[in-house]
Amino acid sequence: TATYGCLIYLYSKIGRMTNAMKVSWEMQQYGMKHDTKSYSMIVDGYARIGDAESAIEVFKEMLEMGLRADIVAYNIIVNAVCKCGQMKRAMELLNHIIKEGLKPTVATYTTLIDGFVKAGNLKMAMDTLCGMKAAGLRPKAATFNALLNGLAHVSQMKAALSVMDQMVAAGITPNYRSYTILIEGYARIGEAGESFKIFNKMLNEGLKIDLITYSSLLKACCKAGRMRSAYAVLDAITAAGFEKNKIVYSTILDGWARRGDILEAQNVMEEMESKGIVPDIVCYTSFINACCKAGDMQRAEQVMVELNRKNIVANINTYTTLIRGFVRAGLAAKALGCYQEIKERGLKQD
RNA sequence: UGGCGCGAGAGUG
Repeated sequence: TATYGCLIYLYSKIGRMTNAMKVSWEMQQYGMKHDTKSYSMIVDGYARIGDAESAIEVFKEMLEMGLRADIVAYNIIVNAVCKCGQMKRAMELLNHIIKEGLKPTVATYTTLIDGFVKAGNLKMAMDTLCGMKAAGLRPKAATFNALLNGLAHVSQMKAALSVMDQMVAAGITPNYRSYTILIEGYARIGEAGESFKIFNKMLNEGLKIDLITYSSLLKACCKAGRMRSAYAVLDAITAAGFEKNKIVYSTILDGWARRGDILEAQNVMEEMESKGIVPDIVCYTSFINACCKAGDMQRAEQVMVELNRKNIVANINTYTTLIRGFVRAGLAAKALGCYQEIKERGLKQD
């Protein structure tokens, strides 16, 4: 069962649920039964691809087979429910877990805190942290990181720093993700200097630095229009042995786009394609933004044609970018045309 | 090492 479990684990982790279910079926053909762990992995796999209904279905099947859900299985379900923003349901699950005589773990509470953060309810996130302490559990770095992330995403860097102080006061050492969150937070408000300070601190303390840390630092440069520094970060990425991925290219593309530099943006597009990275709608929207900022609306329209040819679907952000461009260029009729297209295609904000 | 929780990309404001 453990051997099949490994396979199910691997497929579930990457969201290949068809394959995972095939292994599950085969395993049962050979007379082996699922246990709580193998079921949990499948439940988690469905949750990862956003299919909460299937996740819950498999969870129920597990109970029907006479297996008892343990705390990890419940945590997976709580996470699935949180990811859909159903926080009320998530809290009901917490009560249910306790009623079943199971003890929620740090992961349970961290999942809930992250859920509240993503739902934009920082107050409940804080309350949940208190609730967890009241239950006698010690928060871990991940717990505080969820909160830090919430504050960073609403640009409350003062509050984020104070949470980090609380964290240290509680005897929890911030990890490289904690710092990465702060780097990203300062990046979004254009304070590249602060981002670099934190990055240097990470270097001094010998903390792990991964591609996400670098790309957050890159974002800091690009949002602040410091493209020279941005290219220095790109060099550092390569020097550290990382391959630049689509997000890295997309970030640099955004940097040139907000400066209206079509030529440089095009260079980036060509470079990524030469590396076998296929630009997606986010990249193209940035490129269109570059055209808009440069006032070259003809070029922007050409890109839209190219999107069509490549079967890449423009989304609401793409159209909003275009509309802004047309309005700035004084082409009101074109802007209205885009607006019509949005309506016809039934596009809405996400 | 068979299962769970936290971090990076586009438009408007």
